[in-house]
Amino acid sequence: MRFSRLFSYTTKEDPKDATLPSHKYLVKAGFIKQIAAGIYDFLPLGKMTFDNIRQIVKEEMDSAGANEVTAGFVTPCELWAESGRINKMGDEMLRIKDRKNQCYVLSPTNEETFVDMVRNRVKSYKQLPVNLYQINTKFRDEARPRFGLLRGREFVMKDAYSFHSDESDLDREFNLMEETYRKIFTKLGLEFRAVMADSGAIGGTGSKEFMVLADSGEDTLAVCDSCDYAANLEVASRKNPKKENPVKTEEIEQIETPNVKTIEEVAEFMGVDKHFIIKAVIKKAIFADKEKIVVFFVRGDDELEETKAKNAIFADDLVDASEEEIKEAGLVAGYVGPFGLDSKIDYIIDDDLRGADELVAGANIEPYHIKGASLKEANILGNVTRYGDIAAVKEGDRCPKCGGRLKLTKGIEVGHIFKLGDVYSKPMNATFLDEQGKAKAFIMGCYGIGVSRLVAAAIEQNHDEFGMIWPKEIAPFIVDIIIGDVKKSEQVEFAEELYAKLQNAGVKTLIDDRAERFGPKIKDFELIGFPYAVVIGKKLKDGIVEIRDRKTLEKIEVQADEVFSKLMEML
RNA sequence: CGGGGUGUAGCGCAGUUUGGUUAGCGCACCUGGUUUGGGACCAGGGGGUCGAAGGUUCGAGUCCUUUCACCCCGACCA
Repeated sequence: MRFSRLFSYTTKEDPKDATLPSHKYLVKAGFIKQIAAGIYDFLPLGKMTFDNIRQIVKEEMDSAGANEVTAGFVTPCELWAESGRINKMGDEMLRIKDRKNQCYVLSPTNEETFVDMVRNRVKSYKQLPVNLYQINTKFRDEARPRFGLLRGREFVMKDAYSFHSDESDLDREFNLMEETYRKIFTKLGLEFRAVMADSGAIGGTGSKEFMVLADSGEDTLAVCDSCDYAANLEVASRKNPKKENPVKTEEIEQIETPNVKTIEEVAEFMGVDKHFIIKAVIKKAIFADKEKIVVFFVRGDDELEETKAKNAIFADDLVDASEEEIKEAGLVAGYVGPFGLDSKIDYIIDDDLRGADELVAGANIEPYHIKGASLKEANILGNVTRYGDIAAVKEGDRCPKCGGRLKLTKGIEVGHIFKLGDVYSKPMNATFLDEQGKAKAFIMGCYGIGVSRLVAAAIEQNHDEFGMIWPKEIAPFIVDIIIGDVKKSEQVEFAEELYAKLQNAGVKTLIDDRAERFGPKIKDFELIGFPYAVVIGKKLKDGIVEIRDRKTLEKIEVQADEVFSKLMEML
């Protein structure tokens, strides 16, 4: 491609709306253009990069035996009523009406579509397994789209759906997909982790997320420094050794603590480490058929992990309880503790507090706290002691698998694989005949990759102050031939010759033949981040040209007649 | 959804407080010339429903009302 013919416009100034590097550079380098909140046009360079990623995803899915299809982007509401998600998913699903006033949904995901595609076609266990996928547009009407391509409303996802006769075959496919995903992200040249994850709104049992490691990631991961344990903070657990409280109390005391409510205030007032104080986090749990106030008790130096807490009580959602609701439930804000708590109040104590003693907690009476309390005996709370893993893992906590140190790191979710079981096939009445000739709902798995998100994720992981640095596998062009002065015919001739040679060798090459000076050309090279540039400039008359490595910013002078072979070596 | 902010040329902005001829600047763009290894210089030039609608006024980018769009923070720790 000739730069002079490339529909590409870079700007000198940063776009004002972009905060993250990927967003800033994608706009500045003319890869994308925003057309509405969370909706972007892909310009040629963006499209090329996207297509390169798409191609790698496709190749690996195909070689894993999956079949590519394309489902309609606009789907009838009835399909979503069948699975019950039309009510569950709420405003994220953008609904539209056609001229006949029929209700349609812009697909936010496609489980229903694929169940419908397979049911009544696959009739026997002999036809299983089946794995279908598409690389297609999705629309989720996010409350607050942001970060450019990382959290758009319209995006492209590779979504695959597999159908099996039993759980063990699903397990096999799930492992195959995990392996396939590892190949894909490795091929893309990205540093990533596969982590245990929450199943979220899609439902189902086992699930793993694939995270591209980057500081700007929205997800936090707990990764063990000495084994392969890795989990999203939403499900991460730990196994910390017990610590002794150096402060000993003869017997349980109730201490007057006026205006001492926060953990910091209590720690200071009592002269005790926050670790030995029980913190009460009061939430309103929302279930399909009811709402109720629930108290979560964690150590004072821990934080409640809401997703874990929500899962521990099987709630649909957890929201903050208002002061009024807290009072109504009979709780004394600032003085809530597990000891002497009204028996009608639901509560859960974090696992880390099991068997702990010498604890400080609210006395459930204003203005008192108790000191020297123990959770050693089960009956101290009456006969019901409910424990659960509800605290957020902290940096330095011990790995539940090997006892190693857990580190927290940020990641961008670019893939997610689920075991769905029959949560969609059953309500949608999608069955096959098993070996006994009995109708059975398909056992399903589903597997997603955020293809357009990967464009941005790759940049978040690979950039510097000058611009993007593309991994070779997905760069729009591998080599950028910069002609120093297009008025010098010997430079142009040499460049054209090299361009032809590289193209014949199958190297994606851009020739910067624009009538620009050297400055803008090299700046564009650095901004767009092609892996290599060949500068053909004034030293050509001495038989020398220069190769630039975008990643290292290294300049290598080479003999002009050796530049082609040198490049072929480097690529 | 709650809170805050911003809409003026393709991009980045000034002008709005205190209403007053033809609405400015930088970048980008066009023409000519000089330049040519790190976003050149000189001269000339083109480009605007001032987000939209309504209102006040002799007069509105500026004041009032309504509305739309976009951005940021939050929707986590009693």
